[in-house]
Amino acid sequence: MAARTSPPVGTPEGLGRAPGLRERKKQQTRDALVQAAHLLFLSQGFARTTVDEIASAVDVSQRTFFRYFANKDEVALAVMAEAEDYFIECLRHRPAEETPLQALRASIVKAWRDLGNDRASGPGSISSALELLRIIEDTPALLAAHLRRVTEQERLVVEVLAEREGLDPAEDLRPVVLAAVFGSLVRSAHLSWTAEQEPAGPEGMVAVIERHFDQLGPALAGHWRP
Amino acid sequence: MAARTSPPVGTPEGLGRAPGLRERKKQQTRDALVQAAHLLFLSQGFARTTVDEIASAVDVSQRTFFRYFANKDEVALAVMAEAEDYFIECLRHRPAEETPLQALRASIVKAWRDLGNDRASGPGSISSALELLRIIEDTPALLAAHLRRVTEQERLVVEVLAEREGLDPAEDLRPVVLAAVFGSLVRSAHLSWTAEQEPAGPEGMVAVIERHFDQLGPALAGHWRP
DNA sequence: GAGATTATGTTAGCCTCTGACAATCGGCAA
DNA sequence: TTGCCGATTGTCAGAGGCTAACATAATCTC
Repeated sequence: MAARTSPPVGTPEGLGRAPGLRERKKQQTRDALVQAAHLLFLSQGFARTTVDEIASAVDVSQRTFFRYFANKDEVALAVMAEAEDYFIECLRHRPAEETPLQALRASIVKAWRDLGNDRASGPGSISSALELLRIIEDTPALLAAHLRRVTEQERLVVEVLAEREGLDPAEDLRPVVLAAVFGSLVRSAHLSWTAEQEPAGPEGMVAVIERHFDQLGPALAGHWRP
Repeated sequence: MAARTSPPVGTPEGLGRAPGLRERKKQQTRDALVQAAHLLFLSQGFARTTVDEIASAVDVSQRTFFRYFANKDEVALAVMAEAEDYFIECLRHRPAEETPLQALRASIVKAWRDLGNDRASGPGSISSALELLRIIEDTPALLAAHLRRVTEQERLVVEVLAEREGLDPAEDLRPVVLAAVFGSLVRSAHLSWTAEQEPAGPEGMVAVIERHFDQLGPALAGHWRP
């Protein structure tokens, strides 16, 4: 959550003064590590890539790698983490008239679309994120770490939702429940997208997500059989 | 998913002939490992317990430990895994008249209640499971592994649901969506139970779960503000 | 009881991750 | 510029998770 490649679209982060050489170098190293790691993961898989390889691809010591990332998982999840942060930002700016569920749906769709438009390629790009998502889904260790991250993000969603509606999340279970439902909906959309031959790219993902949302009502409806 | 302490309540598993000495010994070793691990985790925490400690507490080599459990996580999640299997069994036996959502709710409540009644204490007991749940929730590595297991269990739920209703899960998204919603509901119930001073024991857990289910409708309802 | 299976122990080693200390680099002021 | 201070990095050493390979010992089957 510390330093990021480039400020997510729409976030006012260009305020701080010029960062200074030291900061810039750190950012460079971090970016280089992420990119090198992704290339290696993509070509050889996550498990068969050692931290030493990543570090020496960027010409830093292994020790330095671990000063940037707490563990090997983190470097793989870095891009996704950024996307998730942007989603939260979107949610914060949804108009108050929207239903909580509507706001969530609109935010996630907007997040994927914006990231798709603004950063079509390059490191930290949307396509990297999507490629990574594939790797994550079929690397047990990564999937586990990712799921944990997601549930932490859910806690944030609860806060935003509660504040939006002026509720105390400790008293009212609705934000908690809705956040949980939303999270699982998105995840099962990811799963579909990864598994099936969905149209690739952010638009494909958006389509899958919309389809899942549309099934929420029917799924909860009484009986399924006609 | 291989060998289990004792057949979960209600499962017809006493069919296979007498297991033979070899099998029995394996079972003993496995149980002993689980129990030793739990005691150590409870007293010193998960991270500060080494596999060597667990192994030598049972007087086997480290290598043998890893032949029973793929990794340190697995021995911690063993009891929970058993409970989850039993839940699936319950779901399979729900009457067809019930709504899918009703069936899920009834199954999870029944699962906790039965396990609470039948195995009040001892290794693999319900209280062990609940104690473990606490440890899981605040040990990041374990939580991650647990979440991954849960999502795999969700896949099973999808199958059972689809079969129950005679649907093809590849075509119809409703089972997938409902399983996801259900999973997240249960998880956020676990979270509440762990975090707050809910009445301990299985009955407390059941109460929390029911409360969460009751909020599903309201959470999805249009606007929350009156 | 002999031979085939299977579980266990031993050893050696890779890899992830951390602590400790020394060397180096950037920021800043005299 | 120079020199100091704090931050970043490298090096070294080591604990701990996990696996391959081979040897040994136990159980099972006939």
